[in-house]
Amino acid sequence: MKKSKTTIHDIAGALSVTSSTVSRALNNHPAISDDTKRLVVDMARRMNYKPNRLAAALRSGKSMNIGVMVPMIERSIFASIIRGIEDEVAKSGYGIIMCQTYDDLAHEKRAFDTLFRSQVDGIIASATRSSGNMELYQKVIEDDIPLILFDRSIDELGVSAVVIDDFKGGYDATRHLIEQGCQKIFHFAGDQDIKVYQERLRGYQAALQDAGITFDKSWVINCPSNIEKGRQAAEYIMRSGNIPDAIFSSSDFAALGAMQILKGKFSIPDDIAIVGFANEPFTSFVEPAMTTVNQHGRDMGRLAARAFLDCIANRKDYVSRQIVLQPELIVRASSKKLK
Amino acid sequence: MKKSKTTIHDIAGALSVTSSTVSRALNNHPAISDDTKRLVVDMARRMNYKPNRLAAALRSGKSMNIGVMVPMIERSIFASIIRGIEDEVAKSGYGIIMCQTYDDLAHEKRAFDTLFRSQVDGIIASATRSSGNMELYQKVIEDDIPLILFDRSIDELGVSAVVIDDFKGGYDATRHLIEQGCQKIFHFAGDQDIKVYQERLRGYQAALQDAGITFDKSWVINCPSNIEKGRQAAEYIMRSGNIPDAIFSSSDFAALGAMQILKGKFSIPDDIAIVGFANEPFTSFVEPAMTTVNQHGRDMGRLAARAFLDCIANRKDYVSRQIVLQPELIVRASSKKLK
DNA sequence: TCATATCATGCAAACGATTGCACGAATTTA
DNA sequence: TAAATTCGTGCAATCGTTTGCATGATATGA
Repeated sequence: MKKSKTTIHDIAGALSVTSSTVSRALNNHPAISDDTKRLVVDMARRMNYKPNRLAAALRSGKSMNIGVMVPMIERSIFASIIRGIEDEVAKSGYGIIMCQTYDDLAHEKRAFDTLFRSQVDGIIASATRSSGNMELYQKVIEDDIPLILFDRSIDELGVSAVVIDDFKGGYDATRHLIEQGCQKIFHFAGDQDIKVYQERLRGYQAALQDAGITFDKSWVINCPSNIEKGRQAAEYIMRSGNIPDAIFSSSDFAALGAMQILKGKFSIPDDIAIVGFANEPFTSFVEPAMTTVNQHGRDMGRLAARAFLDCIANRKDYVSRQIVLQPELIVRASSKKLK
Repeated sequence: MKKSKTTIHDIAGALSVTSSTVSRALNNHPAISDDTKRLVVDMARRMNYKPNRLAAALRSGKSMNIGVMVPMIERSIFASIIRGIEDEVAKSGYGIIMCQTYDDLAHEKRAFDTLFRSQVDGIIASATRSSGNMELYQKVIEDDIPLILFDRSIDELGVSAVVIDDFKGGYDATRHLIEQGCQKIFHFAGDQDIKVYQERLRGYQAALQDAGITFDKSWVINCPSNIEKGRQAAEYIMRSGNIPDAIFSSSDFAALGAMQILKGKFSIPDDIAIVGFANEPFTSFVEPAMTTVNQHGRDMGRLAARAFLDCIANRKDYVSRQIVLQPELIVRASSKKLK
């Protein structure tokens, strides 16, 4: 009972048939009679048979595992996406191998390596920065293994992607602030190497323009997505004396940091309204509760997984597609001016 | 250049040697001359050779993948642990396959299945509830695949585990509240099927007892680890009219929920001091900042991974061990009575 | 100089499943 | 009733590596 893993040959022996028959029976192959199938399945259970995926994978060329790469799992949006992928993939028989890139090229490279070596049947990934890693993705494509991108896509690759309309997200958020009566709206811009942040910035600018607000360069502050940087940005603003009546941050974390600092001197939202981006869980319970943009992570994951499944199903004539989800502005206290 | 994956045979052909030689050269086998090794490695690179792990795994019986099971990745403690495991495992050549159990038996079962089928060389897991899943873990042990538990261990299994001293965590937290002058300290107890919560409760009780505070059953309120349940618990308290001067919650989430409700009627910490557990990131920026207990997730992950590596290295005479980490009380505003 | 040890490599059998092809038996068609 | 189908299985090759054993070529020692 120790290590004697039972194989299909053992089953075959016990039943006086061939391993071919056992294999086919187990895989519900049409050419096997129902009686035989029953027998085999039964015996398999009785012998506590566990298929060896490796062998099957080696022979069939399909590992039945799919690689999922995200920047980092503790970001709620990515946790949601993974959840969505799991949902969708659950009954397809595929397993998931998760890797984190930590927004870092070296990690990303290693993650790809892990996935390659595991012979995953496909990769669902969110790219890190859009420069420097192109060739990594190129290689995936060259190797002809299905690739689906989500959240952070790379258009040049021409692969299927499911993303949200970051432009609209930025636009709506800014528009909302304008409707609240704000006129001098600053923007915390994220890393401009990353497309989603570019788009949010563009949306912001467009909304200002459409409202006839002349846009000042000093209004855009570069600010990575973390609390500390948000604080620093806010301190910078206070020092500069150039005070806005609203801030639209491309990230909840930065928005939070700013809010912490600004709360000391200003009333939020009355002096300064704040809107974040991503709908991190904490946005609902900080004070004041933060207006933000929901990205529908779970749906994104589901759709990405479905795209992958589709791609696998119609390998030959699969044509890649872009799925763009509409973001949803969630208005909370941090941006509601009483006026 | 399409799908013609290069194999060791291709390399062998190009070099007029055998695939055996190539294999050994690539694996740095001592019986191969340095010259040959150089040649082979070179050619491998030139031919863009990517080893097929599946084949290697099948033959050698080692998949070089290790399974990691956590309740859910968005809990910061688990994200940290995973990070720790990745740190430690990085240069060992092992890859990581992550699975989530969502604290649910069905998911847990499926996760095990995925891992088994992927032929992982070992499993590092945090058990869900300690009832009902015993046999799952038994099976792992029977199959003789290395198993390391973390955070939520199952003593009866007798496998290596790295946990924190939850008793001490509970004790210190309660003791701290007592030192702040609190006398009527309630406890939000987590699911008592889970050992860590039992221990926190025990620590709480012991601290009260040691301080000569007579403990009342009504002080312990059952409260799962989420915000909503924390709110409900707080509402229950307010309705009951039986008001404590402090709450030690076995979870940050529940503590947060309670704080949200209680803030309306009471001053925190002056009327009611609050201490949570886990050092979730939000504890540092809610208001008032929440006192909590840090669990050293990253270290926990590192140690668990190291235990696994040890176990693999000395397979025959490996003796399982318990590693108990000391938790660290982080005192913040929510429990500092000015007095 | 011959026997022995050391080196570097080749041979071929695994690992555990999948799968194209062949084949005999049972059934249908003409 | 002979020929043509259909059905259920078996045979054996294959997937890409690893690895125990054999082998021929050097090197070492007496």
